[in-house]
Amino acid sequence: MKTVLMVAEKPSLAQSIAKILSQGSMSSHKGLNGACSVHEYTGTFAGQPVRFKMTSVCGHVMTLDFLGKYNKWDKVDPAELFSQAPTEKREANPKLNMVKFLQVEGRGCDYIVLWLDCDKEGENICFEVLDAVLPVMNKAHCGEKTVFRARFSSITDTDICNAMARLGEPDHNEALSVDARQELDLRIGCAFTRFQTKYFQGKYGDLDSSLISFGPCQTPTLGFCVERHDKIQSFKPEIYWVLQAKVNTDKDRSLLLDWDRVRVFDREIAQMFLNLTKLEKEAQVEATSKKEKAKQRPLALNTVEMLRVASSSLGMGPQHAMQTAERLYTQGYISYPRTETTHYPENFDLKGSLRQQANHPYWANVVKRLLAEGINRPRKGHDAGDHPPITPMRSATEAELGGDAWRLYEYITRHFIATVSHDCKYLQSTISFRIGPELFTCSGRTVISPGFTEIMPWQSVPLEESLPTCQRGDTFPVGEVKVLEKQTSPPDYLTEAELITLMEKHGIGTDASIPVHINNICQRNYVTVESGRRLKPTNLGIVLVHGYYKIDAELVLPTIRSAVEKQLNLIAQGKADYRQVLGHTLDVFKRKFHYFVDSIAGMDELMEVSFSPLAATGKPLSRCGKCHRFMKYIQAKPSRLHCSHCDETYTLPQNGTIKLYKELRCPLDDFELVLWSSGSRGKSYPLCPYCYNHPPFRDMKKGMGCNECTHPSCQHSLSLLGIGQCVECESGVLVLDPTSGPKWKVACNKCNVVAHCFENAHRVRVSADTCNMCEAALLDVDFNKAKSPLPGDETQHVGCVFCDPVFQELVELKHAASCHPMHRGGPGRRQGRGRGRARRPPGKPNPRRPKDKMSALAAYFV
DNA sequence: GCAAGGTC
Repeated sequence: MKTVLMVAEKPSLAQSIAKILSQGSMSSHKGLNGACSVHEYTGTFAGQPVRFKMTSVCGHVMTLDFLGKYNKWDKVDPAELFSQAPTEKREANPKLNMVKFLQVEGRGCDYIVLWLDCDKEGENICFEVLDAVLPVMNKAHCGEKTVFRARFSSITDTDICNAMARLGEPDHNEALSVDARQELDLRIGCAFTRFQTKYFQGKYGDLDSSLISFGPCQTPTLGFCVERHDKIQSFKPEIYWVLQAKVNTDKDRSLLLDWDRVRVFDREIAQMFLNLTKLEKEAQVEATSKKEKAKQRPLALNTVEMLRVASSSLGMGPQHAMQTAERLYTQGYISYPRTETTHYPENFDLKGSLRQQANHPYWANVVKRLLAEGINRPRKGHDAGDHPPITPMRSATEAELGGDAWRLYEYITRHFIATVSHDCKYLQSTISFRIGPELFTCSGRTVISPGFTEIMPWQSVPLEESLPTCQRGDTFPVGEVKVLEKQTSPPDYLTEAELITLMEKHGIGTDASIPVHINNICQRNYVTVESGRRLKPTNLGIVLVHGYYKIDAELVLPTIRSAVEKQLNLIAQGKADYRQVLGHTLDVFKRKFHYFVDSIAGMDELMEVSFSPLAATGKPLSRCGKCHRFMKYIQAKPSRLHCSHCDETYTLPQNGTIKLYKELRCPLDDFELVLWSSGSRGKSYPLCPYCYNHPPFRDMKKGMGCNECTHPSCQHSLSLLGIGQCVECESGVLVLDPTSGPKWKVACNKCNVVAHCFENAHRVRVSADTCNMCEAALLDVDFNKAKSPLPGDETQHVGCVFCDPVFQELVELKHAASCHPMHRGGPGRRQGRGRGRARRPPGKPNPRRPKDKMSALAAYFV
């Protein structure tokens, strides 16, 4: 029997589609990467019985990057990134082993059906899948077609079955347009980012951003925030005057009237109108009207709207909201949360979804009534052909979900119920009055039927006192007429919700990437999130955008993306040649880049106002080995040392504190050593600022401290302080931290393993002798008489931390407290290995016998 | 160390 391989874009879709096509009779198992599943069933294909294997990828299989040597910032001129620097496709997520997985599943298959999302990215992934799978599939017989594309616009039985019945071919042009986009984004983004970062970081010491990035989406996003800032700055308040009148409708009731002219900007004119009205005793009713109006129930929920509400009403940032939604989705509480669609599919079981909520403690009443009286047909929304709108999939309580997950779920559910509720109907009554020659109006709203606002009470029409019943010609005594002086007020900073709307409107990013771009400009310290989730640009953000405006406004305008996208669409439609468009667009941006580099002084003038030059920043810390003057320690990210005399900058390890290390010097270059520490619960090591940037030995790399230095005789080096191979990681060596006493530590120089040992010992040294059993270096430990934990009043002991029974009682293995990404996973990652004493049960062999010190060192540098 | 786009 022949086999048909079918591939969807994500695991959830593979499952849904397989369920539909197999009518529920499939068998499933996890693939080798643990992320994707394979669903198998039998059926017919091209008129023959076949075995179907439905699986998926996880988004893009491949990603584009420069060849390794072009990723060295110091060695490559960013201008080379436009054409010379070659790119290569790499696996997007090496941990997923997607190519291998596809090949294992695809080996020996006869046909392939591509079920990737029906957009350009999906078309591109089709070819990524084919590149991986075609070489291992069975060869076609004499020109038989083996590659098919399924095109579907929703995940419904009819749509999926129709797609299966009318298979087509993948569209190469659409895929090519994505290849072009990837290459453009990479080359342009990286060239500008590297140039800006190097240029400004080499000049200013208080930029407080380790990366000054540029991108066709993030830069216009920042541009919106700064545009609002500029409006606020240039705002000039204007004084205006308003006539306000009160009429008495009853003994003790009065009505406030709005002036039909709204306001005037001339005090004398306002005074004139006041004079014309203030002596009038009566207000005459000119007209009354009553109109029934409706407030529409919401459209079905899509991602962008969910993010807007999460930000503006729930106070949750887009990134956080998306993570929360994804968790709710994988736990089965809501449907797939990434969709542009606001229209329910025709066969969507609205009543079924509603019934699930019929016993919910918070909204059972509303739901039961809707079910009994009949639901309202949802409004016609937009069908983007991706996924159904976001809806609850089962009932959940506050106690079950808790916190933000509950708040988001509650919103999604209330929104869903609202979409099948009735519109809110209210009566708008207006009374028009004449006082002297001037007209005034008073209007009020009374609810006829609350409709959906019952489930979304924050949308409800506010309760107002009802207007008096009256008719044309009636008069009321005038209570008071006065002039109010007011001022126009500036707009406020852009809210996140407004920014999302602007991005959506200008096509900046996609539903999935909008949160990422907003997060980016926060992380790069271009904007800060203020109360009410308003985005306030920082000095850096403002200077960047003003600089672009000065040099080349197109770099920051939202049109930068849409203009390129127009070109890309020509490729997708087969109207333009991929190579030509790519070459032409790169050429345009290359020119822009060179012009930008030549004009950078224009942006620099703005930088100078806000930031201080390197030489004027930081405080003196340690001496330069070349001129023996003090270098200044610049704490702002990226933290570094700067010698203003030699005009040299030395980068330092990040995310920790830097102190002078007892004025000790490196024997190689005479620079004073500094001590890096990640905090009291973490680890610390000395480093030479020069060696850290210019590795002294061939077997060392940039960014190594003394605990990784192979100097044969320096007292701070790995050679003298190293003990033996790390108990957890492959390549690390445990090194004594000579500064850690009296709570002594031995820490791995690669991973975050730390052994706390010999508390209160007053001296710990690494001996030249090694252990007979494991060949690790012995430690020579001295205790004070009063505090010695050693048996029999001893104060000194020499032994092996791994094998010596006396020491094993005094050593405790831990993980350094650290937020560094390298150390993610931390404690508890490995069962039975992470915490507790570094002690093996008696009689059992050491599971990872430490190698002798020199072979550990040798292995370390391979 | 960089972009933006998929998704886990």
